[in-house]
Amino acid sequence: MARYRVGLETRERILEATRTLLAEDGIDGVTLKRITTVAEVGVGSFYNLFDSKEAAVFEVIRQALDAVDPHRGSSDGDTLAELIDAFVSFMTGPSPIARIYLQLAGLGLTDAAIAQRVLRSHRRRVQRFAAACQREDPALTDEQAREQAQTIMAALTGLGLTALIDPAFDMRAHAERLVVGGGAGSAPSADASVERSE
Amino acid sequence: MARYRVGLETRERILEATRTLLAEDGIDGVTLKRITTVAEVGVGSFYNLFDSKEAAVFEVIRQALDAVDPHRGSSDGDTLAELIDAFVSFMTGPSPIARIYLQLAGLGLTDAAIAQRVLRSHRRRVQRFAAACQREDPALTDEQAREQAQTIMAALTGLGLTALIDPAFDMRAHAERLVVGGGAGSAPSADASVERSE
DNA sequence: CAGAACTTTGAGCGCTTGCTCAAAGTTGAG
DNA sequence: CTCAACTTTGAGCAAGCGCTCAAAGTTCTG
Repeated sequence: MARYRVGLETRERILEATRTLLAEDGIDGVTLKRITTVAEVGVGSFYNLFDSKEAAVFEVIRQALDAVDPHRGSSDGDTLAELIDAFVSFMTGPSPIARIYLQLAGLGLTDAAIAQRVLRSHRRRVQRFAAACQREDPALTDEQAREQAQTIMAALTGLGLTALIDPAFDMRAHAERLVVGGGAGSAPSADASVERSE
Repeated sequence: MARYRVGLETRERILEATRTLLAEDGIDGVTLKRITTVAEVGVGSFYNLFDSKEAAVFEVIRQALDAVDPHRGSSDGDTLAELIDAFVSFMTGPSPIARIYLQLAGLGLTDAAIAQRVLRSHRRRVQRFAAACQREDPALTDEQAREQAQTIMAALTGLGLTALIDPAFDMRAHAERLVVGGGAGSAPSADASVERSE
């Protein structure tokens, strides 16, 4: 839609503005007026570059979902610890994308289309985590690894949500505790819940 | 505001309609028009009973937050397992309230007022979990118990979110795995992540 | 049964929303 | 330099929003 240099730049300014507003004020806070004001662009220009407001928002969201799973395919040899560390960094880092991602998950609770997008991204990540689990313990069946990964991912998502709502929450510390005991060891021995060191 | 019997009944119908719409379509889906249509009430009647649309929504939300922590004060002797079981039941049960609660948490990411309400409720629950942790292991310091409870709560929230988005997700099974290994044993022994049975 | 207190009603107000469109301006290949 | 292709612009539209208000109806006390 944009073919001249200026057009591409304007497009970027609009996406940047949309991204900022999405992270700051949530999806409800994103209005055409605000986008065009922040991007310093006329309403008409916006519609020259995007089919609708939704199109711009979805473009930002698509980028956000991709960002959760950055180098897919390339570095497949990550350890579980590295994957978790990367996820924690993503959640607690300065980028506004994590906020968008989590809010999106919340909206997925009542919007099937959004749920589908979020789930696709989520499952892709679960698969990478499962692979890492199996790399650390080759004895695990595919199913076991997948379930383990699911638990870790879900829990990490919850930790991220808590961390972004409560600034005092130290996500990294909690994530470490989570995995040392729970994620890796799916031991069905009930004793584990009684015996504890320290 | 409502003092006659009919008025109180109307008020209940409105809250019920608001609750349903909130759970089905999320906060964005709740419009005055829809509330009054579903409740079979004129717009004017609504404003005779509530100061604003927001007031009705907040009333439902307040009830939702209370529902997460049902019998506070009364039965303080719950075991950790019981508390977790209750939370899982709340999340996976038929009530629409869990959906509202989680969506609210998502919206708390960009709305300070909502965040405050959610956090207050969350912390109250963490406190009960911490007490249960300490009951099971009196050796734990207050701080240790609180951190352990925080991890469990955050993880459970994440599991609940995943379960509500993905119907195929078995929250109870994952919650059990989570706690057997991770929640109770904050063992810093790295070995735990290597040793696993089955 | 009188009548004050409470409830119900929906047309319509003011405002915001996403979006259109015709006219004017800018870009860059030939 | 030419000129078609692309970009910019904001007034204004239709639709939807939360909400008001005066008139009519209902409830329940004394």
